[in-house]
Amino acid sequence: MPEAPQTAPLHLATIEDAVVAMRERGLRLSTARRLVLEALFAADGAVSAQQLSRELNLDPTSVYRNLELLERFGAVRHVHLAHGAGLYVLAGRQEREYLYCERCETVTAVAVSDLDAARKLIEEQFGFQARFTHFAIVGICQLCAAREQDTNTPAGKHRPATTAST
Amino acid sequence: MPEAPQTAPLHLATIEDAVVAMRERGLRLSTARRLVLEALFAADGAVSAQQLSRELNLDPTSVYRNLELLERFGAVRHVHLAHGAGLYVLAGRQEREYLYCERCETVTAVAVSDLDAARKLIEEQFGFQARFTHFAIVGICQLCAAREQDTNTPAGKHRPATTAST
DNA sequence: TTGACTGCAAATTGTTTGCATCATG
DNA sequence: CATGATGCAAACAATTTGCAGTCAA
Repeated sequence: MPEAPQTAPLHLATIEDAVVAMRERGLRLSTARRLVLEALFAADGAVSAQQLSRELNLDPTSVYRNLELLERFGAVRHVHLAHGAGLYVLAGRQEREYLYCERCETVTAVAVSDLDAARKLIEEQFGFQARFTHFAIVGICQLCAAREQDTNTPAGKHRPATTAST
Repeated sequence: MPEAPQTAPLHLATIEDAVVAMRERGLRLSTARRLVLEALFAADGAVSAQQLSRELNLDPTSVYRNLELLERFGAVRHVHLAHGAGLYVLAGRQEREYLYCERCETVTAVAVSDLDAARKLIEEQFGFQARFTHFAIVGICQLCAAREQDTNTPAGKHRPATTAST
């Protein structure tokens, strides 16, 4: 994943849109490409290239190449929640940013606009426009924080719940 | 780098401190270990295991093992600025968080306390305690933002300046 | 029919593990 | 002189590249 310097998001609502977008650039909507896109449309949350490769029975190479191409013109983005593989999501409408709890590994997806206040603050302080779409915000969730208050609640994870719901 | 669920930082000010810290845990301060620590003390900024391995002429394995051990009891942390290798820094006094510009790749290290306002806001909104020490905050720096305002300033990087100065 | 796209093999980068040997406390 | 720490080789995961064959516009 070569650093993808943020392209304007291109919202593909349907496969049709994709066909058009492809044609416009002299590209094809091959079977593999279509499968990847359909899987992304269907996915509830962000998925790794390997997952797609397995589920769709495609060579990882092909999946990576398609994701990269789609990402290049802004139809797809990828996030890193923690260590391990990058996860891919469709871009466009309803972009998400992620809060990752380093204790229980829970991922909370929040609307980009929900972080605008924090973003604005950072911009005022540093003149820096933060984007939390590439790296998740790592930290400690409410439940784990509470758990750590209690001196009497020992180690062990509270049920590591939700995974990023797009 | 197994996800390192944030240990309380242990501030080692000198090699002496390290000797003590090691002894306390029945560990040794071997030559390799001492070299890694000295390099971290000397480093102006965050460094990768590979860099250390090369500069100190140590096997990468040994460097990784030492960094991991030091990280395990909070004397060292690692950050991911973008893609690529993790970068290691001494923990303790003067912890930093990083702003990474995805346009010009400039890294700005800021005091952890400088992000407390943003952190507080996020905590109020989501009950989530953010820590920007593991993943950098990715976004667009002031200069690049300005450049992109100008429709007349075309592609090309303004000088990709500073690297994380601890 | 032609060039975009595929799968396969192989390379790359960052990191970890196993193991016999070495050296520090 | 015991065992923690080393280097080396090899495995590992995630990803990329090269290449010859394949298929969609």
